[in-house]
Amino acid sequence: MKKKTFFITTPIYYVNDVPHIGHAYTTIAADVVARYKRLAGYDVFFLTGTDEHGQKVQQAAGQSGKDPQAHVDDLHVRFKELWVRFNISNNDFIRTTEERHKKVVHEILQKLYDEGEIYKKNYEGWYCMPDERFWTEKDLVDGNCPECGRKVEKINESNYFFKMGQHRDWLVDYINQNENFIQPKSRRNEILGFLKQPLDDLCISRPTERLSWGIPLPFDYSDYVTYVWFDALINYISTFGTLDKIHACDYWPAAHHLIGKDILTTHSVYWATMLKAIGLPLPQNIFAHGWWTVNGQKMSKSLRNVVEPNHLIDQFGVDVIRYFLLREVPFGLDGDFSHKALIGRINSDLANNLGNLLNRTLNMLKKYFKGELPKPDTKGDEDAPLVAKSAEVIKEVDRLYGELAYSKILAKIWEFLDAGNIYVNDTAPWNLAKTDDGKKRLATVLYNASEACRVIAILIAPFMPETADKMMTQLGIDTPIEKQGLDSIKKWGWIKSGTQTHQGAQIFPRIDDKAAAKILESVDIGGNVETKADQKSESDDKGQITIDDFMKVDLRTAKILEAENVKKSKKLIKLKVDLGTEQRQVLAGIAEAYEPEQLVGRTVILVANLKPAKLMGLESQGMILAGSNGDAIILGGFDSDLPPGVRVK
RNA sequence: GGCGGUAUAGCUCAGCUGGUUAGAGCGCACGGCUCAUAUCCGUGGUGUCCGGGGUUCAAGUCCCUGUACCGCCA
Repeated sequence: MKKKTFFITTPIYYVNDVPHIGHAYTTIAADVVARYKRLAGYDVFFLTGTDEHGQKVQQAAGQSGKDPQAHVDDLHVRFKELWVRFNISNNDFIRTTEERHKKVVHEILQKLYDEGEIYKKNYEGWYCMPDERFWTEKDLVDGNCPECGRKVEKINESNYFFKMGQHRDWLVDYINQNENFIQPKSRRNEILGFLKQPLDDLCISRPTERLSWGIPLPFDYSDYVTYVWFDALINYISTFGTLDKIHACDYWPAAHHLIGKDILTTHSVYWATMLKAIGLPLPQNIFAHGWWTVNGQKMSKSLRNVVEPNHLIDQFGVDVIRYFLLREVPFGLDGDFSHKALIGRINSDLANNLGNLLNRTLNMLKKYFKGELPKPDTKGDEDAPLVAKSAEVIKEVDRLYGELAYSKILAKIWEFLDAGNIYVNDTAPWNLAKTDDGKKRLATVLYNASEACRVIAILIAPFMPETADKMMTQLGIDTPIEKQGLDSIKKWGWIKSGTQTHQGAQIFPRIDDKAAAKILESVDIGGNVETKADQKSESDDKGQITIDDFMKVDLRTAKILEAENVKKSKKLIKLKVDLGTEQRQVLAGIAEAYEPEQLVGRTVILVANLKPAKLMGLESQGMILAGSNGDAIILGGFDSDLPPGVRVK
């Protein structure tokens, strides 16, 4: 009999991005389900990869004087290597610059063109180069890109369009009829809201003169390349080869596309209509998960709070991070990453509950049976509830996987863990060991405790594969976990008496207060926010602040690159400043005291970690320090020149 | 500006179609055990369930309204 198939994907990540905790989150989430389904006997296909075309790649390559292909060949490895470190079990890693992908994109474009689903028309609009997006006149804010605030160019050109608009009605019906197509529900509602307006056709080409780093259109080869999204989305099927092969393969439609909430529209509207036009079924589920903040703040380079996955692995270990990300926050909601919360999880969930149950069990086996797993003997009242709890948890966990409710799955597994600890507590093996009758009962108790540990190891294996293996080793089980399979825990008593167990190192040592304090000290500004906030300063009531309070404010030198008055505003000047590592747009209320021309070239002090705010429709990413005396406003500065990006204290 | 969401213990949240003394985890306090990583087990408190009005025999749960925050669209 043919196995049931299961296809799950992550987005293909933009190759220019530096991999961060968000990328890791999606990928680990997909990996956990993939591993679970394999354990459950499915034929799983798990796909991830990199998106390698587009303007930004072309530019970045140009800046480093490299050929774009060489550039992406170098960069994509950062993702590939990180996934190896995270024990990601993907079956394929697709790159949009690979021939096999381009071939399918061509096949699809040609098919749609031949069928009249793609047409050419003249188009006039405002184009934001960096964002690679067109805007209409009314979209613009102060004549600039509404998304990034940068200049747009008026462009009049011919382009190819995919007839997306005609698909609106059935798509709305489809979403209404398939409750689980888009999850979570709140996101589904947003898409339905979005689809209440007319749906435009989708511009799927870019003239080669403006952008050459893309897949040429098969029917207009020299003049146009394919719009990056149209190219990228096809990765989900190009992994299987030609259209014929895709139709014939058992994996499509995908069970889940896991994505970040920022790319929901492209998946649920662009991709869905593309598939319809191609004649392929839609994925069963598109799940948009939330974002991670760090200590309550958005991750950003300037805050120096970008959580670097490699560093976290070095510091805490792969499984700890895998566990934390999926346990801490319900999938679909935004979450907050902090070292404090992480340490809390390590100590309470992993060290105290999980590690300790295994350790106390093995230790007693060693002490009372020389490490050899005894044959169960006398039964007792405590046994049945433990076995029943195991069955309940296994069943519930399976149901929750269907909802991708990772944090609930882990909470459920931990219920069984608690049951294990309670079982040991109630049976009190250390007392049983004192009498001959007790020893008979003791055999049963330790047998059951060991089987409980094995059940737990299997259940956590998708989340913490290395830990599960370590547990098996300590339990003296050679059979690989995949071979034991999910079925092996559906009936109690798989583990064999006579097995020689090996108590080894603690799988999760506690991080004691001293070590925790050290870790929290070592994290940057972001980290300090949390630790110091907890220590109420004694001088609060005098209106004074501590040095730590002050250090929360990230003051930086910034060099003004451009300055111009904001239309319709008497006070505001729009500045473009250089922070050394990046450029920011900042609005300053100094127009009454300074002319824009006076400002360019000056070095000023910027509050770099101020939450961005919109003023007169423009985003201000920071605040310039200045003093005022009546009408006079004087900018703060320095005696002599400092380079941009220097911390001011 | 339009649409939608959220506001519940110190913290993070659960409370389905309205129905006995409002729950979980973490933290905190106390007690028990001692196999174990000062771990585990048990007990416990506090909640104007955002404010105001209404429907109902009965509302955290439904309706209206106000406030705050968030999301999507414009």
